[in-house]
Amino acid sequence: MPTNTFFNLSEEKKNKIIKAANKEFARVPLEQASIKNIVEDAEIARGSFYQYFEDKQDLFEYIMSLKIGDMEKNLNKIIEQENGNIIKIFIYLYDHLIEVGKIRKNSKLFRQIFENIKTSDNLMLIRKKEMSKRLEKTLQDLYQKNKDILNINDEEEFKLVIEILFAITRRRIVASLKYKDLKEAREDFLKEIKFLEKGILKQN
Amino acid sequence: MPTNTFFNLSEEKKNKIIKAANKEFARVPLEQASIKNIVEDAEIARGSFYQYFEDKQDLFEYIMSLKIGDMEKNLNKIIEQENGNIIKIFIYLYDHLIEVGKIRKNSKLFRQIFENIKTSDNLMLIRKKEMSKRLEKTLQDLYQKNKDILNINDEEEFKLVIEILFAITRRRIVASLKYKDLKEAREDFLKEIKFLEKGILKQN
DNA sequence: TTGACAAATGACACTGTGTCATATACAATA
DNA sequence: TATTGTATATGACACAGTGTCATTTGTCAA
Repeated sequence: MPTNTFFNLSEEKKNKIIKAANKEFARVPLEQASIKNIVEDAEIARGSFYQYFEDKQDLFEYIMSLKIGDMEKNLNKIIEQENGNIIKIFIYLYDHLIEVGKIRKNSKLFRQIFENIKTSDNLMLIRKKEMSKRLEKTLQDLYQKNKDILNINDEEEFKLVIEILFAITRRRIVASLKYKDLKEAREDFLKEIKFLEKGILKQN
Repeated sequence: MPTNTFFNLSEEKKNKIIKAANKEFARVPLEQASIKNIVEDAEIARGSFYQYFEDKQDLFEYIMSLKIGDMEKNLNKIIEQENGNIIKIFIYLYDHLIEVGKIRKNSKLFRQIFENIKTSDNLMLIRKKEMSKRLEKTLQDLYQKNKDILNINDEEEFKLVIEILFAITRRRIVASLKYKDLKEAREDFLKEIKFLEKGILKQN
């Protein structure tokens, strides 16, 4: 977490730092991002950086928390729009992020992050401790709305389903960046979702 | 690729370098691995390292190619053992890797690699260009053996199924490292596989 | 005006990378 | 054996980046 010193800064100065950080984290994966570039771009002294943040990781996590804040706001809108149907939600998410990835200013940051999520990062997304109360509530609501259409026995199994959906969607979003034809990319994504919906085994 | 200079080295010297590299890559993720540690451990001069390899990445890819060579050998054994049934193969793989992860000398290397596979690394596994002829052949054989039990129309769809299976298995292997109870970890893995087999939607 | 506390600064020590001029080893040839 | 050419080995060096710290600057209340 950034220090109080950072939070006490003028909005203008804070924004300048955030903007510089966004730019640098969009340029290269976290490990290659350089504090030097950030402080030069934000026009602060190197020492000041360490007054505000513990290190690069600390700043990165702060930037992420801002993005996640943005996303949570959107999420509720999307849930409502799709009547809580978890599969439709993930398809919407795919379409939305591909769109965002193409159009919005921060598309490169989004791309860096998605491409560089590691297997071990990806795990604990739905583990209790780190989840906000609000998100937990959202999850319970979603469970209620989906338990009758899904082949699941309890909320734990629902979490597993979401994790699979998330893994597939994330992979496919990154994959789509390599496809020449976005339509083809989307069709492959939908095929994978179909497999998960209907099962890969032939019914006898 | 390593230079000829490297390949011309005595087996003893090569092995010393490979061993040192294994040790360092097992210690930390690639980005943090230090050439300094490797050359000190292998007792070669820093300059020599750059005589043999272009950089850290080059050495890493070489080490990986050795491991993958080992794995390919095993793979055919496993395929035979499970009569080519793709789902059983992945379950065997899970069990096998968890075992290996626990017992074998190189378990830490294995763990580092699995935990740090990035979304973008994970993609092109089944893309044609990079695949050896032998692996391509294996894939075709597998398709023949599975097309009647799976809900798929062509080899392309079969690849998608394998990619999903691989994504789930890999995630679950890494996840299992965080579980206290390995049995519980395995059950969650099997549940996810069941979802994929039977589909997550209730049948009407 | 002064003192005390918060914030800013950049020089510095440290760690690590990749390069290069030079030294050494080795083998082929006269 | 001496000579010459080629492959290999070496570590000092230039460069780049991190995190620290003693010092300076700014601010505000008494």
